[in-house]
Formats: sequence, C-alpha cells, structure tokens
Amino acid sequence: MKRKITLKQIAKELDVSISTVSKSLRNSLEIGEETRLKVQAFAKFYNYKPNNIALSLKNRKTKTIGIIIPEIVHYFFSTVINGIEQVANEHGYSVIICLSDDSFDKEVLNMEMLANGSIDGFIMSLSKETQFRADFHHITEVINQGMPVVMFDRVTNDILCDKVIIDDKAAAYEAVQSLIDKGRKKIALVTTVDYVSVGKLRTDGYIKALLDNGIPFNEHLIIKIEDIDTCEITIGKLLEDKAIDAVFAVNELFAVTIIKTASKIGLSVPKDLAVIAFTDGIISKYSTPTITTVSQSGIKMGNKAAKMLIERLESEETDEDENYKTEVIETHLIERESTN
Amino acid sequence: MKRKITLKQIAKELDVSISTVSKSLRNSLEIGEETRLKVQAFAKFYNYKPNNIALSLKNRKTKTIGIIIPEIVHYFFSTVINGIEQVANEHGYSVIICLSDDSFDKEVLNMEMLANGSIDGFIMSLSKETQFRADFHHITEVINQGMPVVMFDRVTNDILCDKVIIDDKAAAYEAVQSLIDKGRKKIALVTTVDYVSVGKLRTDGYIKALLDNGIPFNEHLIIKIEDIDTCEITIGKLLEDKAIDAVFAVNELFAVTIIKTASKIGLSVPKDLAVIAFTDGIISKYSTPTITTVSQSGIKMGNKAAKMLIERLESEETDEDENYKTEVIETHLIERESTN
DNA sequence: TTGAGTTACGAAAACGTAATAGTGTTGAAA
DNA sequence: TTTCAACACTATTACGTTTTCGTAACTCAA
Repeated sequence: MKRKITLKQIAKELDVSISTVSKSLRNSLEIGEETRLKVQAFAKFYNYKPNNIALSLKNRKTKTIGIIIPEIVHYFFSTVINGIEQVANEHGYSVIICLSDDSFDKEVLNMEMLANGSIDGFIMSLSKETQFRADFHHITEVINQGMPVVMFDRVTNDILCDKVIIDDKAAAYEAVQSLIDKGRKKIALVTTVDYVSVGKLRTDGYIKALLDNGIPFNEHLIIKIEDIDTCEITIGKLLEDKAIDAVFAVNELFAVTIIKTASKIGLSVPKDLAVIAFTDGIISKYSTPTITTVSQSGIKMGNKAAKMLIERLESEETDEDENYKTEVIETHLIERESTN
Repeated sequence: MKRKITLKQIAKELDVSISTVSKSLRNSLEIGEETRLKVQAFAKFYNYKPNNIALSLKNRKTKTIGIIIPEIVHYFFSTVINGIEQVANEHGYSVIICLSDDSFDKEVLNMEMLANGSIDGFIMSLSKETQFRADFHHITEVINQGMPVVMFDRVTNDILCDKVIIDDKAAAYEAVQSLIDKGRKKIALVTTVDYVSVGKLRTDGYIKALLDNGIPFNEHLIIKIEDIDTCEITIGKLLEDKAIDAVFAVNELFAVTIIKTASKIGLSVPKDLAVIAFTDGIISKYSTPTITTVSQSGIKMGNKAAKMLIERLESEETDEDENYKTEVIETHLIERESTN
C-alpha cells in the first residue's frame, strides 16, 4: 500500500527543491530542460497527481458545487441533479449532495456544514418546512459571506439571488384551458398545502383559467392534500360528485391515485373523467391509461442552474455586479391517454 | 460581504497568538479563564467555524464519502443514495456523488478526480461498460493507495473489497418458484444482456427453479433486451406464443412494458399472463394492475454499505486487517395484482 | 576587469488549522 | 538565595500546493 506521492517526496528523491518539482510539472521555462524532463518522467512513473485539498486551500476555491434538495427519491429532483451534474462536470466541478428530508433543521445543518469551505456555491430547492416557517436566515448568511446561491423550483421572494423556475401559474393555466377546450365543464383541483410555493402558484393558474372562461370557481372543487398516504379517502369523497368531469392534479402521484380511485367506483378515464398532472415523470408514461402532463424538464432546470452558478463563480474574480436573474424554463403539455 | 473569519483574524483582533485562540476554542485548560472566555465570546459573535478544507489537509481525512453510480434517475439508485446519506450524516460524513452514465471513461475520470484527496473512501456500483470490458485497473489503483472501496449491487469478483449485494440467484429462484406454485407452466424470462452481473445471476436462478421443478428449460423463452426503447417489438413477438402463461422480468420497466403489450393483444393480466418483476419501485406500486415484485431494499443496501465503509475508515487508524466481507441483503416477494 | 544580463534553481510565504514544544513570569519549597 | 513547578501564553511545525522573490553562477559586451 503506497500512499499517494507528494511534491516533497519527489523533491527529496531527485534531490532538488520542491519549487523545482512544482515548476517542472507545470512546464515552467524557468527550469532547465534536463531537470524538467527528469522530474516529469519521475512524476509520471509514480502517477503523481496534485492533492485537491491542498489546492483548494491555496486557491480558496474547491471546484465543488453543493446541492441541497428536499428528497432524492423523487423523479423530478433526480433529473435536476442529473442536469446539474452534466454542466458541472463539463466545467471541472464536482457536486456534493445533501438531503434536507423536507426538514428545516437538516437544511440549516447541511448548509452550515458545506458553507465552511467545502464548496464554492449552492444550488438548492427549499424544504417544505422552511417554506412553512419562512425562515431564511441561513441562506442570507451564506450569501452575505459572499457565497453564491442559485435556487430552483421551490424558491422564495424573500431572498435575493439567482433563481430557476417554471412559470407554474401559466403552465397550470394552460393545462386547465386545454381541459376546457375539450369540453370539460366541472374541473376539480387536487393540490398540496398552500405554503409550498409551487402549489399556491398552480392553484392561482387554475382559478384564473376558470374565471377567464366564465366558469364559476367553486371552493369545494379544490382539495389540498398534506399526506399522500391518506389521500385516497379524500379523493374518493371528491369523486362522489358525478358532475366532475376532469381533474387537474398538481403531481403525478395524485393523478395516478385519482385514476385508480375513479376506476374503482366505475368511472372510466378519460371518458367520464379527464386527468391532467403536473410534473412529467415515469409514472405518467407507464400508468394505464398514460397520463397527460405538464412537462417540467428537470434536466433543463439543472443545466440552467449550474450554468448560472458557475458563471457567477468564474466571473466573481473580476467584477462584482449583483444583478440577480430569475430564469423561467418553458413547459409544454404532453398529451397522453388520460385526456382524450 | 464579510468573508468568513479565521483564527488569524481573531488573534490579531484580540492581540493574542493564533495558538491561544485555537486552544481557547477547544476549551484547553492551558489558557486562563479570562482569555478563554473572551476569545469564545468573540468567536461566537463573529460566528467562527473552522475551515473544513484546512482541517482536511491537516488531518488527512475529509469526512466525505464518494459515491459513483451509473445513473441517478433510477429509483433503485436513488434509494441507495438515500440509505448511504442517512448513515453518513449520522456519523458526520458528507457524500459527493458522481455519475458514470454507464460509461467506462466517465467512471475512471470520476474516480481519479475524487481519489486525489477529495474523499476518504468510495461506495460504488459498476457501470455497464466497465462490467463489459472487465477492466478494473482504476479500482485496484485506488485500493492500492489505501483508500477503502465498498461495491454494491453491480459488483465483480475480480476485485477484493467489501461488497453489499442481494442474493440475485436465490431471489430469482423464489420468484419463479412462486409462479410455478401458482400453476404456471410456461414461464418466460425477460432480462438484460449477460455482462451485467446481476442479469446473469437472475437468469441462473430462473433456470435452476425450472429444472428443480422438472420443467424443461427452453432457450427461446429467454429474451435479452439491450435497449429499453425498442423492446416492445421483441416482447410482442415473445407473447405470440399463447402457451406462455407467466413472465419473469428482470426489472420494473420491462414488466410494465410486458403488461401493456399483453393487454394490447388481448391478454389479461394476471388471468392469461402472470407477471413478476425484480426491483420494487414506484412503477410497480402504481401501475394497473399493480405488479408483484422482488423487493430489493436500496435503503438497506445503502445503510449497510455506508456502515461498512465508515467502520473501515474509523478502524483503519488502529489496525489494518484486510478481511473483506460480502454482505447479503435479504429480499422478499411483494405479492400484488399481477400474479393472482 | 567590471557591470549588466541571463540561466537555473532554491527559500520562503501563504492558504487555515491543531498539536508539540518551547518561554517567561510568578510563587513556593528547599 | 536558589530551584523547581505551575501557569499562561507563544513559536513552530506540519498538512501539500503554488508563487514571488532572491541569488548564485555564468556569459558577454564595454
């Protein structure tokens, strides 16, 4: 078991100074050709690679991006990570991932841990609890230390930083409008609790689409689900109203549960009930019937977020303008079987 | 924008030496109470936190685990990461994740990148291409440098290290046996190409179960799928043989495709065709009909892998025994609608 | 022969921390 | 009065790099 070789060891072995070794390896013309080649050959033979940690310390940058997300076992977030990783890798960055488990404390802890030198910048999506508490001091703190932060999907207006989102309201509007265009009259909304920023925005879009089409908006047609495991009952109750001929679900899981519940009580999808879901994941593609969705490209979001962060990191050295941007990723409707 | 404060700055500010500050903060009795408290108060006020990079350099350990997996947008791998992260976090470790995209070159690159001091040890699952090439020099090299490696799921016998697997052969056997027990006579296998280690093992289990039950094993009933996108045709052809009354699929995606294809040609699942899948993910739970699966707890695998790695990391300081272990995670059959 | 310029290298500082090994002062025991 | 220990703190080193500055030795022109 040979430990990794260092400059010092090479220097000692070849009886030159550390500086000479370092310069030789960087091909500095300061060093005579003979010595230079000798050092290079030796280093190559022993497979010398500079120690990242030492470099990080010296350069005060780690070439690492910290990602904080609520959950990883979740198609959308996985795709975002994928998108971030692609761009990061292209630019020589690694990604270090922490999960908040939708807990405020874990989010704070993880951020503090990473902020102490481990990374150059953050890409994050807020935990539910953080959104609920609306406590963002940990993020402000990090930003004040000069560490750039890019937020995506679950963002907040209370923090000034770069953001990548989709136009949740417009996308929801489009989805509901498409249902109306297909002649659906009584459209229900199955969504999450209001403090999740995206849930709120999608509800707004739903309502606006209804009103714009002269359809009265009915409070009872909106159900807010806190816990996925107990939602079947609530949904069952909703579907007792046979006049409901379409449902807009704020995510795939809700949608598939709706479909299952509907078929249990003898409703046929899409004939009796059309279903549209937000977030295009695997479930929508493979469920029976397949589900019409609003695509929300995690890959693109990840790409964009990583690009924004890296750009800020690399430009930071020179200027220091703080004109934060909010990028909107376009969405589109993917028509499948659940709306005919 | 105040940069993070350092020991040196505190020392200068309070007009004491760096050592005094360091010791005060670690509550050393060497320092008089008055000075100690003064320093602590000052540090707290400025929210001093030691710089991780500097600590890593000094201690020659980063408290970071490197994870290399083929893909992240994949339920099983996500759950494994989740499992690793849980245990890692409990022990004060972070995880840094690299994706190989099932490419040999990316796997090698990522490992080299991380091996230069960024992490203390690896947890990895081999890329398809690496398994195909059977070239593991990059892993050997890392191990020779004294960096522990734990492999999971897609492993190889060519490398000596800790491993976490499930008993793929036994689990496949159990699944096929359950089909036989239910009176199914002609059971097909839909699997991946052979160089993927787990695919091979599952095939072995399938064959053994048949033979043990006196069922002749028929080469034509095994189809090997390389590309998921074109598999429908192959599956369609397979199902033309109406005598086939059960299919064992080596993963969820194959299973759901089989079900869809079956219903297209008028076969009812599970009446005409029973389907069992390996890997218990969301699709199985939400598809129609729900799919009977062999559970393969990614969480448990991740937990175990992380435990093994951390144990080795923490014990390494003292002794240096190299008795590598291979842990087997138990599986069990989750009966759902696709087998009646 | 002297001064300037070049070549080829080395010493040292810096990044931030922690631990080991000092150092000077005080008080008390011999 | 010397000696020794306790106290309270500082200097130094080391982790592995890179880079700035310095300096010998040598060459060449004046």
